[in-house]
Amino acid sequence: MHQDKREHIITKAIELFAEKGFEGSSIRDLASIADVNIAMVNYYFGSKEKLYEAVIEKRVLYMRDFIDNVLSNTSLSLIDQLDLIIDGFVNRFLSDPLYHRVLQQELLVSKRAQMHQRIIELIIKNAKDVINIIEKGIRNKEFKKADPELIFASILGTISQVMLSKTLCNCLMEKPIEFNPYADKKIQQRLSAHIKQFVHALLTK
Amino acid sequence: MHQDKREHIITKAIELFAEKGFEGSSIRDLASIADVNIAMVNYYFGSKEKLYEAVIEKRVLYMRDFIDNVLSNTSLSLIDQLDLIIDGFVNRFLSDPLYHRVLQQELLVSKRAQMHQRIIELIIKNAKDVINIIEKGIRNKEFKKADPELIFASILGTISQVMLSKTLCNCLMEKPIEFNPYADKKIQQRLSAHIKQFVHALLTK
DNA sequence: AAAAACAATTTAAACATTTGTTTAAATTAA
DNA sequence: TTAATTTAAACAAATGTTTAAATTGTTTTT
Repeated sequence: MHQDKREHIITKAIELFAEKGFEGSSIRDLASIADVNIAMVNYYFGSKEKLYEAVIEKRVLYMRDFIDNVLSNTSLSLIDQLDLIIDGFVNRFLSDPLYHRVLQQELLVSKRAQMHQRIIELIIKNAKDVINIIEKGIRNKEFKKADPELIFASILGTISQVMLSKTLCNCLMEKPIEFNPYADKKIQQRLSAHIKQFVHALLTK
Repeated sequence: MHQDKREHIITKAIELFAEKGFEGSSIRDLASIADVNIAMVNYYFGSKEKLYEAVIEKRVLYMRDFIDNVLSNTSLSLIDQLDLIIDGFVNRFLSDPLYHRVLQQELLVSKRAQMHQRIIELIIKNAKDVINIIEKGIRNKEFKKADPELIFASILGTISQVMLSKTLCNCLMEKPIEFNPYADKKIQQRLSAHIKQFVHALLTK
């Protein structure tokens, strides 16, 4: 019961932070949409900032186990590993657009240096894995020469660009404004296919 | 003199908003770093929100005339047009990272629907131009089949990803933390080359 | 099983700060 | 003298947080 209420507040907090940003969200707004007393946030989390940390931590390790899984499968070719990782990235990001939005906001404002650093370290770890695969392929002559760090930036950047603004995404894709592109399987498939396409075009001979 | 002071406040406001976000910046902070009285913001701009609009408007048309220029040069091949536009994008974004950061923040939080819409319209206009060039090339059989909308997303997304966090960028590029990657000509060149490389790999036969 | 005691949760009210903004007087420029 | 600018002080509203009492849930005692 205690945990349930904690989780409920976190869930509503993600929604609010994603829409208004951390500084733009008030405890009173949160209490209102979560339908709890304003003192409950401090009761359960200690402070607004601690709640924010709980929000971030909730899913921060979500991506890791997946990549570790791919890497440990030694029967896969390098390009198959990349394809799997791209599918995984697209899938996991699109499955939780609100959380991704909160992370992006945190990287874009530097009010909490410590949390900033925490998120960066996680991204870097993912990046290094992708870069390693690409570099290995280039050394092998299996891949063409390319810029591994910036290929990673393109993979992540393409996804983030699509997720930056629902309205922008719908305008670009000629969808109605109220359409939710991130929940759409076709869009997800299309995004995944496009990223794999340019990675293939860049690397495979 | 009046204009000078206005401009000075805007310049300092961009710095502050880029670092702390709009909601995270206070008039008192701004007055302090701009070295003016706290009443001056309201005197010159009317309100904090109006100041913010002035900040956004200041360079909002910066990209347009450049693209129009490229498009009006009929002697250029389609792929040369794309290359020029990519160079222009990279150059203009990296030349003003603080402004770009403010724009990104505004797209990421939806507190001011009207300004949101204004920025999206500008991006869409740029996007349509790029997409048109790609579609024309595909119809011509000059280009391979590809996803024009998502190629635009990859171009813009790659740049934005690099500019998302200085620390993240330096970590990825193996530069010291205090290094300023956006002012570095080599990084700019490298980013530009990478984007052109994957656009070429996707489109040219 | 009922009562009492205790701890955990919830509440409304109050707290001290900080916020954007306004005011009215003082200063400078025209 | 008039208008434009600058200033310090004050304003009301909103903010995160705390408090102390009320309620609910759980455990212990009878």
